[in-house]
Amino acid sequence: MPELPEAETIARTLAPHLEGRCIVAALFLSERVYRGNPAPELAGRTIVRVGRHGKTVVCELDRGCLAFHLGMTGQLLLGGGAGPHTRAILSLDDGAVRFDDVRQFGRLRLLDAPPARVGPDALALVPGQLAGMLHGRRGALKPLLLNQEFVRGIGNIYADEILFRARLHPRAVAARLGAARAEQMERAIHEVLTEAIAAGGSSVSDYVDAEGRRGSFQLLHRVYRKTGQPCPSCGAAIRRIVVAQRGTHYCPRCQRV
DNA sequence: CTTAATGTTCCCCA
DNA sequence: TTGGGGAACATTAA
Repeated sequence: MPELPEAETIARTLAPHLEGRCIVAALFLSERVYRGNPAPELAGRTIVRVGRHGKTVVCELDRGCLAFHLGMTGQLLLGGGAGPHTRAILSLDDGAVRFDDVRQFGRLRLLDAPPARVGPDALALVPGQLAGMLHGRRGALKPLLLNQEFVRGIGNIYADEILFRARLHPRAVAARLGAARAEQMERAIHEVLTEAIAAGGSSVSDYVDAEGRRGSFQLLHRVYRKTGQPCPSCGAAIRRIVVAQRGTHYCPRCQRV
């Protein structure tokens, strides 16, 4: 569920309810989602700031830092009541948050400091930066966009939407993009992610923000899961292939190798 | 019953 | 060394 726009929307809807609050009690209900025991003592710590790094929702505490990676079906929800898929609950001096995750691909970690950035955040790319990053890259564009050590925050939905916007084929060889096409891709990354955040993310199956509201960017998807439907730009049928083991949707006429 | 699903990681091979 | 394929993880829905 959560790529950068969803993580950003969750962080924004969480922040006003969590920042400045003190953790009264913490409950860890899954040893898959929280690994390691004994469970850390969180009671008494204050949540200073709520933000995001790539796809990870980060709560900075007065001591340490909670990092929530939502996997495929993770949700961070305001309010305490435990449901069948609740994996952790933080009770606060005012209110509560819980981490629900059906498939348990999500992870909750307690770090000493905010996560070290391995690659640049997709929204922090500065103009011209991408061309340099593509230099010498042997592989295809789509696997590269999905590689969080290359850029952080892009997942399967937005990779397809970005490549369509930039009119680039998912299997195009990264190193062979000229500076102009690299800049096209850079613009597409910025535009698609910014528009998706403005729409509150994409609710394609599970995703809801911290208040339980669905996003609306799925209504603006141009190719993702649009197999067989006409390309909004040229009318050709959208095609589905598999790249990097992920369903990949593109327009065979607009996006050439 | 089979397939696919918003993700990551680890092993294997080219 | 780089990178892609495949499997694995766990669960639901079509």
